[in-house]
Amino acid sequence: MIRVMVVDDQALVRRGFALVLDNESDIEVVAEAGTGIEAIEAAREHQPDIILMDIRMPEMDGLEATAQILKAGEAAEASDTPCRVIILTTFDPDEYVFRALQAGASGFMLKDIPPESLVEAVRTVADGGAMLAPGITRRLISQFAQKMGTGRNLAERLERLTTREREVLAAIAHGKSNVEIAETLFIGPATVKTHVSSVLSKLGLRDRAQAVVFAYECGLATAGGRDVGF
Amino acid sequence: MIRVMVVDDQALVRRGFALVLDNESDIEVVAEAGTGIEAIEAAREHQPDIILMDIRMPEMDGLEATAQILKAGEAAEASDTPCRVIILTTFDPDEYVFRALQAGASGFMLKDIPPESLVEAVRTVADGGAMLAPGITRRLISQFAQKMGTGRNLAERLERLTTREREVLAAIAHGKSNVEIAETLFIGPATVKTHVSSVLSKLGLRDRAQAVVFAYECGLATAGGRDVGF
DNA sequence: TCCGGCCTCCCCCAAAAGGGGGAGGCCCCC
DNA sequence: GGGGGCCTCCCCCTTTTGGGGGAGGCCGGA
Repeated sequence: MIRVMVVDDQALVRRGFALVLDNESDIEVVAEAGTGIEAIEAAREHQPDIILMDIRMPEMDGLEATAQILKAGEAAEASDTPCRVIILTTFDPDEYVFRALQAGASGFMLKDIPPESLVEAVRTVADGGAMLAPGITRRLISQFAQKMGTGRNLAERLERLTTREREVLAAIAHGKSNVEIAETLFIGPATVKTHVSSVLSKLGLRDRAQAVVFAYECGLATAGGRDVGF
Repeated sequence: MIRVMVVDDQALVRRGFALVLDNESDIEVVAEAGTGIEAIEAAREHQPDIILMDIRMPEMDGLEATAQILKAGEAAEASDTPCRVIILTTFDPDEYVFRALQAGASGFMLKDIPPESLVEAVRTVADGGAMLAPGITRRLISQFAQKMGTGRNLAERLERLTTREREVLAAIAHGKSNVEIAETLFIGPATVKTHVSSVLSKLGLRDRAQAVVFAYECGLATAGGRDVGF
């Protein structure tokens, strides 16, 4: 049995969703809430498996509530609460979807979907999957492909470098100085300078800062992996 | 009427999919192919709206075929061929999904889905949306959130900078030299040096190369947007 | 065998970058 | 009115960087 909580500031909408879901034999609506604050409270109390969350609400919006609920959930560390959130909103998601996914939402659907789709989304997410509105999936894909895909022509330029030069470029992209690169590669600083020079000239770059840009743009370095502790 | 082409090296599988789809009143299977080469040929000839594409095939795999078909489609520039591809595979998608999305696929499903889901996916994609297997959507989301989310603690460090300093940092992240920054910001080179110095000291960085790394890691600069023409 | 690419290191030199300090003007807040 | 923060620019200095050579050793292909 999938335990669901419905969060929406409009009681009518809330009841509508609840009725649709309760009509399914494997789904049970165990709680409702009308604000983000109430949602946090109710989530703690009823421990639902799935939360259907509206965004626009008084007191605290659904994104903030989502972030707090999921943070509390993982803090509890209990395996009994892999509570997952599906954002359900009326509005154009463009400005929200990013924050929602960052907050940890497992779904993002528009309220204009047919009831069966809502039920399907609940089951899918309860099953460990994720479900986005088709248009959102498309945008996510295109952003993903773009972000990872730029490397095409640039990666070709990369191939003009020798192995050693690529290693040096990677080190540069870590923010290392020539001396540090020399130490990590077990070669002399003069050698590093030679490699750096050929990297720059082969790639048509002017200085190591541009080399760092290049490394990120072509995918040799990727944001998200680095400890910027230096 | 949605015109579909089914590509799979196993004739039996192909026929199965075709029967399921042809059973729907709004879907028509107009072509089949058993290899990537055949698929490219058949796509040109029959101009389907949707292609269901297997990955593992002799002669040319489905990913390569997808890339070529979509490239040909956009080269044709004709608005009559917004041909979209749904990848349908048996195997663990982990190693393929990335290439598939880069190739331009609008969907990525596993063959173990129920027939209704296949039909739904075809309709969704034909309608301009995208559909991924739930697990894949989840992974895509987590990668997305991770990539964009690193900025949290680093973005706080960013807030210690003044407006001007952030502008300078952004310019550094474009690979500009101090003189170039001075020109784009309409200030003197000496002033730029001052700003650069305070940026570095405030962020605990050593040189502009590390500043570029920081900018990418905290999201001030993002891969994919830059022309690395310098 | 010899040539060419690669890796290693050296020299010198000019330019850029980074650090330190000082200074004037501006604006906002106490 | 007097700080204090910010933006602007100046000075001098050291370090790093990048460019231009040259050179020896290694290895694989012509």
